[in-house]
Amino acid sequence: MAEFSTPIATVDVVLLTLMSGGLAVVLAVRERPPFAERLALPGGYIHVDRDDDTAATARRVLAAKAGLDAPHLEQLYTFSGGVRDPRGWSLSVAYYALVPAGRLDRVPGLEAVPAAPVVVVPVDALPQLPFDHGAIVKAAVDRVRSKSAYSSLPAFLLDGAFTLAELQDVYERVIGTRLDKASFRRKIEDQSLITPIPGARRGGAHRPAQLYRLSSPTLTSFSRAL
Amino acid sequence: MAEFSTPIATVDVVLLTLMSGGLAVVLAVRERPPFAERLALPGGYIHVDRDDDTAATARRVLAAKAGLDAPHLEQLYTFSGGVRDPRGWSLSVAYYALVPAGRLDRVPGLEAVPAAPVVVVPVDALPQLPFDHGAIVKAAVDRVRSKSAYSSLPAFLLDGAFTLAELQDVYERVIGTRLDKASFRRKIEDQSLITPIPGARRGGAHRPAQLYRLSSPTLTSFSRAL
DNA sequence: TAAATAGTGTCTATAAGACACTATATG
DNA sequence: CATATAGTGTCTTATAGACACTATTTA
Repeated sequence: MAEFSTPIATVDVVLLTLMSGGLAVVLAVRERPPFAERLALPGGYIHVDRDDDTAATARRVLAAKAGLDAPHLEQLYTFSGGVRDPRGWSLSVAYYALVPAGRLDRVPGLEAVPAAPVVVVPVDALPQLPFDHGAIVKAAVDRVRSKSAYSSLPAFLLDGAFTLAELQDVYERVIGTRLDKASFRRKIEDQSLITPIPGARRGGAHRPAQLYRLSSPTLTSFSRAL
Repeated sequence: MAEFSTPIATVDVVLLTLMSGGLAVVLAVRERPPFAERLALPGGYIHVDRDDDTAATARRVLAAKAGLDAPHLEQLYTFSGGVRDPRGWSLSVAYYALVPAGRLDRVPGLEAVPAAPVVVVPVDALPQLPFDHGAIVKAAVDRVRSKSAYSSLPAFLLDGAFTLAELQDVYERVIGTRLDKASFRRKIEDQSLITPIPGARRGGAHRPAQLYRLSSPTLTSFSRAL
């Protein structure tokens, strides 16, 4: 065992979703000091008797604060040091998670109600956050934007079935640039990233669109940029 | 403060260098239980009174075990759980570091002398390692290989001045494939990754080669693959 | 048949791979 | 001048971007 004092060990989660404008992060009102009542990333201590590993801590935090059960979750980076937390030398293993907007709406008590336990804030209009949570959110957004250029990551912001136009729109909102329709479709289809759902189509007063699902339920990378 | 027990918090470092065959990792003989006398990654407890953050822990470990002062160092991943260390629930923030082979030769007591404190082992011929250190080395090698396809990372395995042929050779040994000379030179020069050292040339019984150095002392990424 | 969105064909620009060529040093 | 390595020119191939075109639905 360690004969000297050990860092405070926590896990923080950057839960991202897509709002009209673009990426948004879910923040929780802190129930305890330090920074009680302030908005911050959902997080918590690692419980060595309950959590198999830090990913389990992250899933437990997400279940408790946002009622989510299995969003796409990846480890981001471990932030550490003596000055980031007023309680002392601390270490936070940060994770990011992506969830379709629809799954958040079904969580009770959501949206920007004053004093609600949880709010969704666009990442380009973040308030000042306690600890180094501002830097953690920025790191998560940078990571998601860069991985989006060459992987299926943005698809985890959509529910099971989607049209190619919807998928392109999600990519565009995540990375913040417009993409050419023909190039996007070639790319996505050549990589067999998605599979058409036979017979499933979505329409309006126009030609109906084929519905697709991800070919693999897990993250898939492809070779070149979009 | 935490009212419950807290994980063991350590830092482990995957120190990589280039041997004739390819990438090699520096392993240290463990001085203490568990696994005393066994080869493992150099590592140590986080000292909250001495280390500013986990990167400082990693630098302290490298200085103590390999006498290195400022190699290229990046955080890799945080490994955690109740079963990876017989002492109990533990969390290891893993880093990887790259160092030119020449700087290791100057460290006293190195090379594969039996019972030496430190040995260099090719990553493709690793012995069984204690804890989950085998998985940590594999993760580091994967990360270095994939970043090498689009960044200046392999250059940190070379000392200050090098020829383009030497640089290409390092890239080839790291990623394990042959590269076309003309394409490689176009790529590296177009990205302004390196700067010629005026007047500096290296020769033999043939046309001498221009010597270069990295344009930026820090890691630089470029847009497309090699 | 107008409107709207789905989906395709094709030209161009860029960059990587292949590979042969020229350049310049030593012995 | 033979040899060895440095360094370049250029053809081919793959692919992203631009953009116009065709297809299919409802009202």
